[in-house]
Amino acid sequence: MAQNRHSLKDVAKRADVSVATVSRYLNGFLELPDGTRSRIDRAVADLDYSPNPHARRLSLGRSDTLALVIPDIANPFFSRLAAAMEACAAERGKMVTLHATMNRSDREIAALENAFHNLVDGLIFITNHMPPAEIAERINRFPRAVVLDEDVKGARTPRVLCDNEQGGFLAGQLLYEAGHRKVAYIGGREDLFSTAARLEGLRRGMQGIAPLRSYVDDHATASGRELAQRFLTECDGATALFVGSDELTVGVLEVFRAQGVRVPEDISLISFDNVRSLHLFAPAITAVEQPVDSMGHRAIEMLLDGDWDDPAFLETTELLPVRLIERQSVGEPRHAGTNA
Amino acid sequence: MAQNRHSLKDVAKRADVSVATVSRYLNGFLELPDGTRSRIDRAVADLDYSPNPHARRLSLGRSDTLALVIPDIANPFFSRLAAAMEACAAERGKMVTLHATMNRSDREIAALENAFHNLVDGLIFITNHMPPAEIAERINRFPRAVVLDEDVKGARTPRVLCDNEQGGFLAGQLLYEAGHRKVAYIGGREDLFSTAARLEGLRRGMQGIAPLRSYVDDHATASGRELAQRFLTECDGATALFVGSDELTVGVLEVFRAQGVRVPEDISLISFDNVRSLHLFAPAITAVEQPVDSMGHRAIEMLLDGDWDDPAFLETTELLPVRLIERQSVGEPRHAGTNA
DNA sequence: TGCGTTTACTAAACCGCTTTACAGAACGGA
DNA sequence: TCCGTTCTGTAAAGCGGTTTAGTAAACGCA
Repeated sequence: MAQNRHSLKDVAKRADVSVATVSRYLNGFLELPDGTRSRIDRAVADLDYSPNPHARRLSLGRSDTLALVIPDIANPFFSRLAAAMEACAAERGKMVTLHATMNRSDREIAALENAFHNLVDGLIFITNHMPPAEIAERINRFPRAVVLDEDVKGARTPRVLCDNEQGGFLAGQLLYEAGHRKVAYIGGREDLFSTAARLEGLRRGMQGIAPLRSYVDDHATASGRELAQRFLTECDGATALFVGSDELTVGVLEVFRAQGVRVPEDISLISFDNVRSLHLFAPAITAVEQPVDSMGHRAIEMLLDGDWDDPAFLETTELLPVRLIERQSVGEPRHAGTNA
Repeated sequence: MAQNRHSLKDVAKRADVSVATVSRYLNGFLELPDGTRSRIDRAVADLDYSPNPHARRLSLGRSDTLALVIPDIANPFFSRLAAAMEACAAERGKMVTLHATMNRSDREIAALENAFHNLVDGLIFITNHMPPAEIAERINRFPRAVVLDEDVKGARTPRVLCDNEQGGFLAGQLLYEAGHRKVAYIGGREDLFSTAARLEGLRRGMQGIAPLRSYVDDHATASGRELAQRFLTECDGATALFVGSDELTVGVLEVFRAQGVRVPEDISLISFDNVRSLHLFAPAITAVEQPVDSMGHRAIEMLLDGDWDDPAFLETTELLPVRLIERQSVGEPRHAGTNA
């Protein structure tokens, strides 16, 4: 029983002025004497008028909408990121549309196409894999875009990332101090900037000792299972594991549990993200925490408040600090004596 | 370097026909001889034309957009629901906008207001508390709306819910068979339909034995902590706990762990939702699983394919089946002998 | 009184697409 | 040859706002 909406013309007629007057007054571009003003106010109230957003957007050439292109909203890391961004955008009167890509290039392209044709005011792009060059080109067509969480080669946009190198460093340092000398990495593919940075940090934290081996794929739980399987069969020398995301950690722990591998007695483990309830896991999992909320907020703030006329702004990379959350999944290496 | 968009007029001029012809041809309402058709096709390709969505929506009076009003996207239950809905909507060419309310009535009203004024094609409304009558009225103003997960009193819309009664029943049955006779409930407020149904089911499963006591508040982790605290001080007779959501369970487990209460040795526990990685918790938590994905899908399908001219459709309630996932958090009651 | 300046508005173009109503040309049949 | 049909389009009126350019009336002031 809705849709008996009234238009500006109705308001104008009722207030006995022109539509131009009403429009300009309502948008604050016109001061009016009390009489006229109250007539308009009353007409608006009587008719329960609210401007038609389609007409408004057509006329104004903007949409008050931001597009979020994101791998998977069901993944807690991304869902928290999305929550932070939605909250920040809503505060500023912007709507947010969701486009899940499952990290597939074809869906990323479709989502970018869709968002672009919809004339959104801005784009937040998140990917988890190394996308083909076409994607960077499409991102660059947007008047405003911010790349979040993972760098995208060729995208001429500001970036908001966490300090992956520092995260790797903190993990490496903790493991080294606990006596570990042979560690392995399970994480996203090596061509990702985040993976490279984490591995570099890990090595720095380990006093220059490179990880024994890296097992990489995407950040899915299923990949975690698979990589853990390979780790267990191939890499028996390692005493500790640095895992690139909570999603992977879940898969790893499932396999460890199934195979009777104990954490930390047999293998020490550090996760990355700290977005799942790792504190309740058995054992509670030590993790590098990403500043998810501030990453989301900063991305939106840059999108809306950035100085988009300044070419240097497009080169900005904002690196947000990570934190190490120590729990019970790191212990001494199993054969401490034989490892050093 | 974008925004040099071309309009229908440009295409028409280039193909040497009128805009009407182009529009009707592109929308499939006009058959054209090969010559004209190929001229238009070529012009469209040359100019990389795509219709301005604002103009299209203004003219057509629809938005190809669905609004999701949802308590909190960061909560895994809702984020998985949102993911399912986005996927389903994207398949059908609909965009989805996100409106987080944090279960606050004022924000729910604001979100509904916003969505309504934005002329969305449909609304999915999810709440976690008993909203004031005004909210049902606002929902009813939408030409198409579906209420999801929790019934809303007074809303004349189809509903998609999980079978809460059955969930309660399965939990009660399991506890009863394990020997429990005194159980307590921690969950959402008692005025919620879901809570009422779960308690009823619980009682049926317990062969008619009513829960010793219910501790209710909202479904936040913090509430879980608080209610667990109260449970521990007040309710020493109970040997088992049925918890209304994974969020609450997390809070409860935090308190139990801090206080040295063991699960299931001291207290057996069953959660509801099974959206967190409960299988990795210590102990692995038995839970009633909600059919999150199908709930999301069905909600979107009903919104898009429902027979909205049929008044009976508005009375539809779709009840989706739940499943009990048995793990390690249910054992025999502590003083089995003294309890029966 | 006359002139410049506010004040208080308005007419009309425009944003870009859809759609109704209509028209000229070609064609077929009587 | 004339008339009724297709066939192939077009002109123009929306959709509902915003905005530029401009104007009539009132006001201030010399």
